[in-house]
Amino acid sequence: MLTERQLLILQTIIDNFIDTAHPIGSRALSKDESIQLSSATIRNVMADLEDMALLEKTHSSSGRIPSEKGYRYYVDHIITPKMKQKELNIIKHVMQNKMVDFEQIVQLSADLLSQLTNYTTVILGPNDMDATLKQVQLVKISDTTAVAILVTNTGHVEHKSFTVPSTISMSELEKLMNILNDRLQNVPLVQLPYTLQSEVYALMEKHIHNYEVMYDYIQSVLTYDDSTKIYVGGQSNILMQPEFKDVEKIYDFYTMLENEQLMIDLLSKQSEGIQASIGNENEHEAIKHFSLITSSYKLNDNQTGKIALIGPTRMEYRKVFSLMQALSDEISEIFYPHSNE
Amino acid sequence: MLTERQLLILQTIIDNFIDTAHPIGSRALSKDESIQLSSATIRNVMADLEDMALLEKTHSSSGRIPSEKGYRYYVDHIITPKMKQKELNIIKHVMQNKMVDFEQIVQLSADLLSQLTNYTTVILGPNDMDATLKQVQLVKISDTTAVAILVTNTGHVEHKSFTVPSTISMSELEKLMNILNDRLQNVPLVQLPYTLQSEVYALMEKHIHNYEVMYDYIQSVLTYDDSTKIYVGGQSNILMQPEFKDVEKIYDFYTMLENEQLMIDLLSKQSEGIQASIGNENEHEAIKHFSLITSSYKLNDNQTGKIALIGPTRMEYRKVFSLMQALSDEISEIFYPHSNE
DNA sequence: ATTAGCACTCACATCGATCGAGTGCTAACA
DNA sequence: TGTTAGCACTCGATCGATGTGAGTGCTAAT
Repeated sequence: MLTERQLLILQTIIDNFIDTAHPIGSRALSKDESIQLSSATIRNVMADLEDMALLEKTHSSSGRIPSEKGYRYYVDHIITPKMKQKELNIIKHVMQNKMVDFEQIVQLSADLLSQLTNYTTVILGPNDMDATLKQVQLVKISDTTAVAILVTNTGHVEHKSFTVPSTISMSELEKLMNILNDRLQNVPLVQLPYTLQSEVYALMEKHIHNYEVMYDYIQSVLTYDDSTKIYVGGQSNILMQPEFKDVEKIYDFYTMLENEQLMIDLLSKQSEGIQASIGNENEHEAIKHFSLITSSYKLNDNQTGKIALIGPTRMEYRKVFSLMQALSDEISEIFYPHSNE
Repeated sequence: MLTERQLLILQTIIDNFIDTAHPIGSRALSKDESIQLSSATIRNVMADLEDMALLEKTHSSSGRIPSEKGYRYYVDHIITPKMKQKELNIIKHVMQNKMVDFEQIVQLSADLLSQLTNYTTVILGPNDMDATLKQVQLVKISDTTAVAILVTNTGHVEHKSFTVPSTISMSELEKLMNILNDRLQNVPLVQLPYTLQSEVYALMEKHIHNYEVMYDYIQSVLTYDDSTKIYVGGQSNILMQPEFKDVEKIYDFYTMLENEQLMIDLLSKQSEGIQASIGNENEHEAIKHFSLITSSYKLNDNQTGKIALIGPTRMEYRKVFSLMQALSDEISEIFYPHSNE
């Protein structure tokens, strides 16, 4: 357990360092009005904090910077969410423009959050695993191509085009569609291939002319590839952070961001609620030099998505926490009103 | 008109500079086996070329680098497409994996092209201006929300969710859908709002209960917002180029890329066929320090899209031209077979 | 017309000196 | 015993001097 004094100095150092990105020295601290101690005393405290691995030096005679453990302590024990009314108002105001389109809202949120923080925002769309099929629509576009459209009970629309043998007639396609709708409605997406085989195959055999070919097509269309989508906002904003002054870091960062699968993995693994993973606490190699803050939003009882902010470990945790909380609430409120009352 | 000798030297300088990114001096050139001249003679030729504004110096005693005008001359008069069989094979091979989904193909192409060149690829989806409506589908998701799905004759699927007054019954929605399909089929997307008013409004008034509210909703759903989509590939690749060694340039570059509207403008304005805009030849301020190479692909008789490559003005024009040609052909071939035979 | 020779330019790298912010330690002090 | 003043020391950053090398333009000889 830390003493009051240690706590005060640790907090002040971290606050200052987050602000300036420069190591903090004892002399500078002694001038802080909230600390009425000589620089020598402060040095002693600093040495103690360094022994506890909460602070570090960049070289033997430099000022102190927080270690990752220091940030962790800061996040867990020190900070209290500091709501800046002004920014909250911006969020409320922007989100109030009634929009209904999910993609639009999410993209706007990503851009907004990024703009308010100067970090990069990544939003993970809802995972539709529990969604069930509401309707199938088959539309013939030309002699040889057709589009299959799946609508889920969550309002999500998925579509795939496929080639259709010219021997299949329009009416046959319609017949097929009826069978599918009849048998597959309310079936969870993940179960579609199985139900297709157990319930639909026999029917197709009976009623559809070219059933073998068609079955193959339909099966591939209905095989739900995990289509969780990712929305990125403010990729360039983060370049303003001084830690991105050399190209290598930038390269690493963008390579990571481009790896969609990695990002999906990363975000889905985080538990719900606001959570911070600082530097090496992160599992994946690529993100070990950054901090990842995630929060979650709710679309309905089954569907949740994630909002994430990626930035340097020297991050304005205080501000970020409150902003993300506000934004997640706002998004949830739009799609799933009054859930958190 | 340039003399043979001037041509040779100009070409060699540009080729070398594209390769190394370092200014080229007369001594280095005199050692090139294809140039049998002393360095002094070469210096004279260089001075001439500089007078013609085809070459530049970075400082008074530096070697020469191509000016933008020099690149333009190089592109227009010197280079002949140099097909590297190996890379062409890669393209053919990758594109052969039969995929049908447009988005997938396009994204893959963008990544591929970027990987082969180390520049950033931007692909503009087809502009659907001439597309006509094939089918409308209204699906009720919950008490208060519904999804409208539009399918075009080109196989493009667009969907929007909207709130529906709880007073509207399921059957009413179906009635409405039938009216819409009856009256709007084969109407060009851009004309939808007009046809809606002239043909559908009266019918709705007659047959639909809450026609006023519904008309507003339907109108907003059918108002086609230019949804031309953009696919970006290899954002991080370009960081390998030595001209991106300072953060400011990187920042400018990514800010430009993030501005989707700008990119759409930029690409749509380019005429069809392969085309290069070098540095200041570009209209928009943001891209004046880069070169933009565009090519076009064909989805059908009416729909074309654009492929673009953005990189430093020092770009491997030769390689890029042939690769882009090959890739556009390949994409066109997938969607619109045998059009260019 | 071409080339050798030469004086000159300028970016770039290296080196040393200096500066200053910072530390740890010790001894004096309340 | 906890706090502070003082001091020697460390190390990054900055600056100027200096040398080097790749390059040029010009002139005179071939």
